[in-house]
Amino acid sequence: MATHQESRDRHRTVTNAKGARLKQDRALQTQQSVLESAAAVFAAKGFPGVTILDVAEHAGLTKGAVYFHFANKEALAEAVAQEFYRRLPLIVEPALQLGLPPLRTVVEALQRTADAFRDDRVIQAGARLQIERAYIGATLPTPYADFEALLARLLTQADEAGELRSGLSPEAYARILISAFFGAQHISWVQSDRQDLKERVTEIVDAVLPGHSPAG
Amino acid sequence: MATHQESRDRHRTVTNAKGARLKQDRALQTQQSVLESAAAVFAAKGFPGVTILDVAEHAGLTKGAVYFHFANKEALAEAVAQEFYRRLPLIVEPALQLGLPPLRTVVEALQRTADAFRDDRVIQAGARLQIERAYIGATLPTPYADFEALLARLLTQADEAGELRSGLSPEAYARILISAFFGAQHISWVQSDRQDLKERVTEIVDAVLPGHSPAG
Amino acid sequence: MATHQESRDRHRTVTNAKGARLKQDRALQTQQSVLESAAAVFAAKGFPGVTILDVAEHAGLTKGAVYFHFANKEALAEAVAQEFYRRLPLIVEPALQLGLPPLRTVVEALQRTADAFRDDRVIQAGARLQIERAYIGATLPTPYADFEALLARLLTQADEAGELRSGLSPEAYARILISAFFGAQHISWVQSDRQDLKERVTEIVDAVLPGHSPAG
Amino acid sequence: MATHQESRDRHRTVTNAKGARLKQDRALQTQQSVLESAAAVFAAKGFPGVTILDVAEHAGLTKGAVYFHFANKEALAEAVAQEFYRRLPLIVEPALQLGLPPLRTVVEALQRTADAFRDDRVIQAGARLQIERAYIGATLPTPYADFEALLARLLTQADEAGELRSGLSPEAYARILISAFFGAQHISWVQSDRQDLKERVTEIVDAVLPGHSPAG
DNA sequence: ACTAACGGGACAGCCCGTTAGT
DNA sequence: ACTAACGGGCTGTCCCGTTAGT
Repeated sequence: MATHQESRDRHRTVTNAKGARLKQDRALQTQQSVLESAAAVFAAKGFPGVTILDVAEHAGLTKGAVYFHFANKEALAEAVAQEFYRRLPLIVEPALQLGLPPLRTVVEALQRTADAFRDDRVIQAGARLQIERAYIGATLPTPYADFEALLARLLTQADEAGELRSGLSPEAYARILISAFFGAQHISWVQSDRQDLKERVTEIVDAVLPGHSPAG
Repeated sequence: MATHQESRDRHRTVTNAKGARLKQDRALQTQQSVLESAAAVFAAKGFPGVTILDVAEHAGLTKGAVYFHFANKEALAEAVAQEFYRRLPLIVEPALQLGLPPLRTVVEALQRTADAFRDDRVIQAGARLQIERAYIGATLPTPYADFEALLARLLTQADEAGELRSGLSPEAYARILISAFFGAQHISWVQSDRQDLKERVTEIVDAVLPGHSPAG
Repeated sequence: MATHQESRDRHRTVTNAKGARLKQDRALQTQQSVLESAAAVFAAKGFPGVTILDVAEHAGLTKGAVYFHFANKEALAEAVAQEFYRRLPLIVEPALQLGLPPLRTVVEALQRTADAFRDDRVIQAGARLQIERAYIGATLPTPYADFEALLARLLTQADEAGELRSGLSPEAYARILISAFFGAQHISWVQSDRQDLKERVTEIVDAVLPGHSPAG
Repeated sequence: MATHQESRDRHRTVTNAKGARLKQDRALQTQQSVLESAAAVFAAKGFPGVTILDVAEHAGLTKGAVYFHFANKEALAEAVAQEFYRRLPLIVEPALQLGLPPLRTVVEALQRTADAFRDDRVIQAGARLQIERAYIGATLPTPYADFEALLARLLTQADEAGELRSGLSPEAYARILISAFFGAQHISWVQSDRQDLKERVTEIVDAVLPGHSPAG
């Protein structure tokens, strides 16, 4: 439920199912409410398991109202996925401002992301929709591409600072971390509803990025 | 498509939808064909996306025939998942016989598994059904638990042989490898239909298990 | 087709498949039309023989529309049965107002009921669904309990007025009349589509309630 | 379960599904067993509710075996109904031999029939199939016609002996008794699994045929 | 902007009856 | 005479998306 930047949302362009700009403030709130509801039910039941009625009831509306704001189920999923990809960097950003050495920054970013996966419904929904992309006709972004690029950048800095063991490229490390994070997130979800995700992520960085902390 | 031990299959008890033993040889082949077809379509379209008619047509049969062999869609998925979990150790087993040092054995096992994920429809289907377990009423085994246990055993040997960096337990290494493998497998699937999975796995073991090869 | 009190129907609470109040006038008519159609096809083909498509087509709608108004086939049958039990007393009531002696009132009530069984589709459907109760999951009211109670009350009055032969209780007479009516109705249905039901009922009251008329 | 004349069954012509005479003794027994099983399940679940598999399993056979003996479900129902109509007079016959006065004979016949309805699966099945005749394509005999004729004959004798109140013809009395018996049988089935049928029948004859007993 | 009502189409599961096989 | 296996077809239910109505 973390909503780091709702104030900023007011300034985004918001359109309804037919692409018309929403004028009324009530509509904006309704649309946001539908999106949050969609995230909640997508996270809980997955794209194929969710009906429009589920979304509507979760939002306290009727199906028709949902269809006024989103053209169809697919569009709803797209909107949630976009919100997911919009939030990811916002979760990481603060970690970049801490002035830590590059490797520690990577660790910090991953751990904050782990927290978000545990707590934020939109993030959870996005992760699930990401997996279920095949059921969503629309073209979702390449999974975690931006996040991987961000890690690659940080790791390149770390490499130049000599913090990285040689033998593998920074890009390879980024790929590995993304894979491991994604896998850990999924398995942790199934086994403990992501309660142990942070520890799993810590294990991963300890193994993949030795020397990232004084204790390493 | 790997069929390492079909000769052995003859001796397994094979039952139809009602639990009755199959007695005609043709039926054994039909059931196997249905199962392979189910694996193929589950791998391609996922559990919610698959129709019983899909399975039947892929096998060149009618729905009635499919329902003779499997009680319902769920039972089909369960059978495929079971076959998945049956095959996994069979893929790894040969790697254990090579007489390699423990760490190299782990690498070998993961790489053979990567090949199987790339080539074997049943493995692919199993991986997908594993993800979609929520849509399948029946209770599937805990994901990759056996595989993780196997890795943990090998890694314990490696640890005792001093091949493992200290700081993390063998169990932690097993968890990490499973997570990374699972994640890599998924991302590789989306991005390259698993064509680059082997390289990704190689990257992973290079990063997580340094010193496993003369080159490492 | 007797619709003695449609004006009163307007004031009953009418809900759709999900229990929501119907708010549009068109919907009220549609639902009534579906119910009448259901009665017609249930009367003609019986619960197991009726398809939802039968009902829909008879009402000039699609299955989707039917399912908006009734949750499932069972709910349709229940609604028809309820309407049946609602109409029965309304058929009898006028006979009670005629100021006839008790025994004659009983006769009058049974004869009017016989007419209704011959003419009213809902009554016919109700009678059939009553028989087929085992196929309907829902619990229908005990067959003809209210009607039997009503007869018992009238017959008690007759007894007190000395109109009843002694030897049997009023309740027993009520049971007998109900049984005989029900049986006559069924046999008459099979043999003459209930065209001779009234005469059969007249025979019955002549035999069971002698002295109910000047001619008796 | 009363099987008054199984010894006699051996001499009836018995044919299989294709009309061929059954030669083997085992087959005769199997066919009889199938018929009894059909009666049991028809009595319990009704024609539309019964599947051929139900019959087969109740008889400890496979569907194929049932289809060897009976062409289809309809033929099974017909055979059970025929057995029903064959048994009815056999239940009554002994009552005719008692040398009672006509009216007492009628009462005796009805009470023995009531016992049979309570105890004999084939009778119960026949009664139910009779009601469900519309679902059975084949033409069943007019319901209870023979039984009604038998009663009419006895009642004519009673009339000639002056045992019958005037005002109604013996045929009318027969119709009434059949209706009342049939109705009582059905209601008693629903309400008490026919445990109180005999008492209901006694009530009926007390009311319809006064003077049939010293006590009347 | 939102609700109520309706159309349309798909799919799982079931079961009848037949055929291949013994 | 009987079993195992298979073909074929139907129907209840669900749900998506649209339209009528407010």
